[in-house]
Amino acid sequence: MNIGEIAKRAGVSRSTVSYALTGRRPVSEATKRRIQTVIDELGYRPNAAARALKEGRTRTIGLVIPPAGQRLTDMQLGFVASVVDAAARADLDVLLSPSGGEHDRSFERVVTGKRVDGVVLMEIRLEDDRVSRLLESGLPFVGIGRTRHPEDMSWVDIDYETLIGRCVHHLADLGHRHLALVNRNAELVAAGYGPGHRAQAGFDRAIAERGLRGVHVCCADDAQAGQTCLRQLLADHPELTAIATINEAAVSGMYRALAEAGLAVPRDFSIAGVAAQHWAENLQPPLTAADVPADEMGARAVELLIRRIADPAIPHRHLLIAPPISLRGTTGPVRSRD
Amino acid sequence: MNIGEIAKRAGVSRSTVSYALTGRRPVSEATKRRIQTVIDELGYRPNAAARALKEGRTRTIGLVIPPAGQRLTDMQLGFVASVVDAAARADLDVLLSPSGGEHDRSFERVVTGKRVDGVVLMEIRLEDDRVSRLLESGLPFVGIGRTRHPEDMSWVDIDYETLIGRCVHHLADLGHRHLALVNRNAELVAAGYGPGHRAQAGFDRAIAERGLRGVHVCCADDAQAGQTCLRQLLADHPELTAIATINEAAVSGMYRALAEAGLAVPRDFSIAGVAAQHWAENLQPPLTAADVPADEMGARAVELLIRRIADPAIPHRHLLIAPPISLRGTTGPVRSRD
DNA sequence: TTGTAGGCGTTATCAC
DNA sequence: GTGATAACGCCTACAA
Repeated sequence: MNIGEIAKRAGVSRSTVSYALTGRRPVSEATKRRIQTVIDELGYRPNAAARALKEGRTRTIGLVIPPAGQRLTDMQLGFVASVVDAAARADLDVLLSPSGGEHDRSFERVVTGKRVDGVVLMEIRLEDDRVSRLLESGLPFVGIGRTRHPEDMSWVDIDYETLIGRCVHHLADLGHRHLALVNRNAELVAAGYGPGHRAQAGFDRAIAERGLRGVHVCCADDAQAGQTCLRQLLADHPELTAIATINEAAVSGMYRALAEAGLAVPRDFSIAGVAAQHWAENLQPPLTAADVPADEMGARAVELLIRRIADPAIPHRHLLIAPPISLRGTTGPVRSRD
Repeated sequence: MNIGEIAKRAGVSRSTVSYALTGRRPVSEATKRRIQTVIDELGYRPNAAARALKEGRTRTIGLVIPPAGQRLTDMQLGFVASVVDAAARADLDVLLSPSGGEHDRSFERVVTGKRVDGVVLMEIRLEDDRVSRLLESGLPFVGIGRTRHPEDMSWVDIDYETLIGRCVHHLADLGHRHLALVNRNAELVAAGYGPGHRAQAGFDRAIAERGLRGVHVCCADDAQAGQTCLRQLLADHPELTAIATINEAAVSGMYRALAEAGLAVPRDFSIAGVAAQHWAENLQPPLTAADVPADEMGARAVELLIRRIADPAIPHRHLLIAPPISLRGTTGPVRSRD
């Protein structure tokens, strides 16, 4: 079923059908109605490929996510959901590309095959090949996250440095002197994962500013690892009284390790972090954390991207988000242990 | 950058470039090399829209997921990941469509705009408009899940009826006489969500077969709700000693309610269910459950879809999966309480 | 082994 | 207010 067939049956030309649909030129009410009747009858829809070919745009955006093998954190899932949602509201389709490995055909197709009008890129590293590829391709894109030198791209990001700094200050205010930062998994951090490095920087700076003692440690992104990790940490550093973390998936394991060690939260030990709101609230006990507004970030990223697609020449926009810390009761005044 | 430009610079005709790329006709080594050089130089890639228009296929599949607003369970996320992964392995792109509401433009676009060669449909209801739409559209599709009368579609599904039946028998074997089924959220079940109804049927049948007493209850899909729900359940039915569930997201809350009531698992109370393996393992304590092989199911669905796209006339295939129950220690012999 | 030409379904330019 | 027609970029008979 194509536009020619509709035109024939409605007794008009193809262009008239086209204009009746797009409204880009006046068409008389009578013919418009006649055309619509035929369309409804035959269930005609414009062919997306033909339209894309002619118009030079696909009404589709690409969403580049971490490879499917490694499972998404709740926060990442939140980004995906909100991007898809925001795109749907703007009548844009979303093409998913799991990418990150080297030999990445999916990513190449998306970037290079004119399959999408623009790209939202997740899980950006400090040095990121995909960013370079996108920059040289000229395809509009927006990062959820940013590289080390992010001036020449548009992005939305969480200010992990500031937020972890705030966590440290908050804990310091409560009298804690020996803190640990529990980071994301070691491979990610070693690969230059921005949030990992920035959280570390924020931690170190705040620790120095307040004259505290701090250690950092990487931890795989699941509860099991959180348990093992904190067990080890408590053994190695019995003087610890508080933790700051960006590893939401590991927190419930940390709780278990603390319970195991006979430490009550927040009476004997405090935890604060950065996490998706939904996740922080659903932990037991609910985690005192800076609630990352994943919904808003995804929507903003899509918004920025749409503008950029409309006019690739506009200056880049940067949105650094530092939500306030929601106190939920996992932090309290220090209490000496013996 | 189009094929004509490449042809011009390589000093050959467009068709030669095309044939050099597709290999559908012999091209001399020399010209092939010359063409490749130009291509590498200019970074040429065939325009996907033009190719789709000419070939009548898009090399893209649609993945219809529950609307983004409601958050995905771990199991659903597993399906998405495995579908995307399997598609990428077959060099297929995935177009995501959040759908389920009525006024669903995204779904309509996918089904009707020739944007995809086929569709994987998730979260199918017993009566499902989307299935009817797809059937009448003639677009190849495969369900992860199935309708009430699923003979005329291809699908991969979990045999909730059998699995929950097995859970009940397992619990009965351990001496439990009073069981409850904790289902997914009430709206979903009321809307005819297949797994919910089939789990209930399996529960009722097994209960009857073993001459037990059983109640069922719906519960929203989060830990908080699980806690409230079980608290209520224990109050209303103090004689309960075990639970079977398909609501993985609520289990950790159920644990909390049990602890609250001074009931130890599995000493005083048993729980068994159906859940994503990753989720069951990460609960504390790890849940005795039929481990849903989400990876395999997504891969199978894509496999079926690819075959169906290649030849829409082949008979439908149905894959009903009933993984064994992994004993992880949340079920034990009944112990009378007083 | 290579070139020429037509058409996939749309939109847009030109003419009436 | 409407119709014919030329692109968009690719693939593939058909010719040479």
